[in-house]
Amino acid sequence: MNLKQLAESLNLSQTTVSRALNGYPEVREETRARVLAAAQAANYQPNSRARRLATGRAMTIGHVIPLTGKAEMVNPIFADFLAGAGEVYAREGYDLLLSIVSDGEAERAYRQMAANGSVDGVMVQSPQTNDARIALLQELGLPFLVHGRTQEPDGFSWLDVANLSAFRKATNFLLDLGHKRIALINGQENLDFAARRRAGFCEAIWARGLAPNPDWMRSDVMTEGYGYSAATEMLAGDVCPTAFLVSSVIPAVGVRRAVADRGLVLGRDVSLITHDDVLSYLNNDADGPAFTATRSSIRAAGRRCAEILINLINTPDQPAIQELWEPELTVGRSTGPAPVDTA
Amino acid sequence: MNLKQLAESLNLSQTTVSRALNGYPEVREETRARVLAAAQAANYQPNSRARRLATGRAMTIGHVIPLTGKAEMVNPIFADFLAGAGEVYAREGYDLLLSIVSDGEAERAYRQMAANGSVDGVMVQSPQTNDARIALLQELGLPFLVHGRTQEPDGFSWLDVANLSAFRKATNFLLDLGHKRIALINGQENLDFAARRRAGFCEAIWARGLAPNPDWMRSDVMTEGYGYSAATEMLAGDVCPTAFLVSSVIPAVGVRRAVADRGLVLGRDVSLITHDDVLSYLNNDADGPAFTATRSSIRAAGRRCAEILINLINTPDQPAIQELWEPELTVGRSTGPAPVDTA
DNA sequence: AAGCATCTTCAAAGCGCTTTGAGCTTCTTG
DNA sequence: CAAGAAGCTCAAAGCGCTTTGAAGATGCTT
Repeated sequence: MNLKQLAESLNLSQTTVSRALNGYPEVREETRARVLAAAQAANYQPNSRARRLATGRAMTIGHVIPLTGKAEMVNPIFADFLAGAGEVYAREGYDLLLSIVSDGEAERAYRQMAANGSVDGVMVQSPQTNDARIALLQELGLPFLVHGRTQEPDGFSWLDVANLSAFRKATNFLLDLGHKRIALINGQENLDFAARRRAGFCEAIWARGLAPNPDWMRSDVMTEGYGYSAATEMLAGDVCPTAFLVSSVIPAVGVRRAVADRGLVLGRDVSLITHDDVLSYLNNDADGPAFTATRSSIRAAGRRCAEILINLINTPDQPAIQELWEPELTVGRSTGPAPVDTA
Repeated sequence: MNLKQLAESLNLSQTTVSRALNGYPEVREETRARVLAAAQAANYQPNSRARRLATGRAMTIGHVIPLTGKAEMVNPIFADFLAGAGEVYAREGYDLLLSIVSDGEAERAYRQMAANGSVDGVMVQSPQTNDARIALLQELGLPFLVHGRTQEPDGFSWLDVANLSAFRKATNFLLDLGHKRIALINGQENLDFAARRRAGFCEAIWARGLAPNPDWMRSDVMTEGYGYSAATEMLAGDVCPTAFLVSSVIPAVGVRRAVADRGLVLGRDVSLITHDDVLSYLNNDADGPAFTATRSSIRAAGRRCAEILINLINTPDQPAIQELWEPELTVGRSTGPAPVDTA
């Protein structure tokens, strides 16, 4: 059933039927009701391909996910973000085009999207400190929103979590508990959030006249195994950390395993604070927050990012929208006073 | 730059340019070269909206992800599957339309996709024992491929892992090690794969003249916390399991935590076999396989599923394609002989 | 009753591509 | 050398929708 047939069956023109369906005012209410009823009965849905051609809008938002050998971005964190954004897209009538590309193909993917008009805008995730995608998208004139920031976060729209202050707060929390030997298990340093978190961590330590130990600062793809091996190595030293600050619940699980393997007890022998993205599949609340954590729901961020991006698409030429979310520090069972120094 | 302009700049008709670009034979090679060069120079990309309308093909494959409150399917397992499928889609020129819907809206989403022609086919994941989506998609006439099976897996195409035999094998492996008290930490029972795994587990136990203990058979959404609490409860009993068979690495991590919490050692006091989907983010191989596992890469499955679905789209009216993958049992450090019975 | 708004409705022109059917060349072949 | 085949190229007709510009009804005013 297409518009033409529907119009014929109603003895109306396509124009009128189209207008009735799309809520235009110049249609008598009685006619509109008749049209709506017939459309309903025939289960008529406008052909989206035709509609997109006619309107010039793709009603689609692109997410380009580069798959590098190591830092595969299709990870649980990413999935939760998608879920949040997808919710809003569905509500607003947008489709979500997921483009999974091998590393180095991302630029081509964006150029293609811009040239063939398959999307109205794109969402950029996990920006690097200095991310080439931003200049590219500006050049292409494709509306975009960055989840995260870059070192020079001016002139484009983004939504980010206050990584620096969150990690400064968390570090201070540990310092206040008497910890002096604190390790940082961070994400990859080329990613902006990791750089900011490290900055917050170092700032807090320096502010107490201490110095961070370079051996206890790691950065890598945030897997469980990474957390495990990093913590295992550190805990094997003569002098070892009494507290860990970890960038995600996933490596935090690994750190917890390493601690347990060594026969130590979390919250007593070793403290741990993690950043908690409130992942649906690795939740931290089974029975009261297990980990002390700086929390900020990545899913909520996905929802909000989608809203902003759609706004950007609908209203071009507006000033950049920038939103900074302050995570809260929730105290769980993974932190406690520093053990008496035996080193 | 559109086709018309490109054709004008070459003093050729749109027809010829279109044919040259799309590799039709009735174009002189010299002309084709000229067209290709000009298209390249102008960075011409055919407008995908127009092309889709003209060809009647969406060049898009839909994945509908229902978000139930509890069993959110946007999980790490799902993400890896997507990554595999996305790889193939990109290679074959297909877009991936991800539709995230709240529970109960899935049917509407499929109906809409079928009616508005936004996809050429859909991928169905995590089928239930008796999944309504299959009849629906057959009714809608939308090509689809199921990753997994149903109880009555005839008349439609699917790719599945041999869940029953894998879990029978794993159970036998434990029984051969002398374990008699084996727990099953399974996924939700309404999902077909969980039912089959349980069948394999029970079969193996009955075959030795034993009986599975209902208290030690759990099924739920496969989170880390679920694995942890299920194992914790079981290990708190007077008589408790000496071995666990777990349906995914995610709850297996939780079981491992519960075991450690109790001061027990995996592979010595308690054995554990998990099904390992070879998730990129929870890999089991950091330093030799940590868990003994039945393994089958979900990412490879995603790739293959995409290939089959595209084949189905390109060649309708062919008999159903069904593929069964046999997982391998890899022995890790999480299994060992049953401890001497003290109960 | 003519004149003028105000509603309604419509025919037709796109949107940018693919594809059909035909025409024009050039090459073979008897 | 005429006639048919083969090779190129083209104009035009869709694909199914939205939107423009115009026209037909209707109702109100004077």
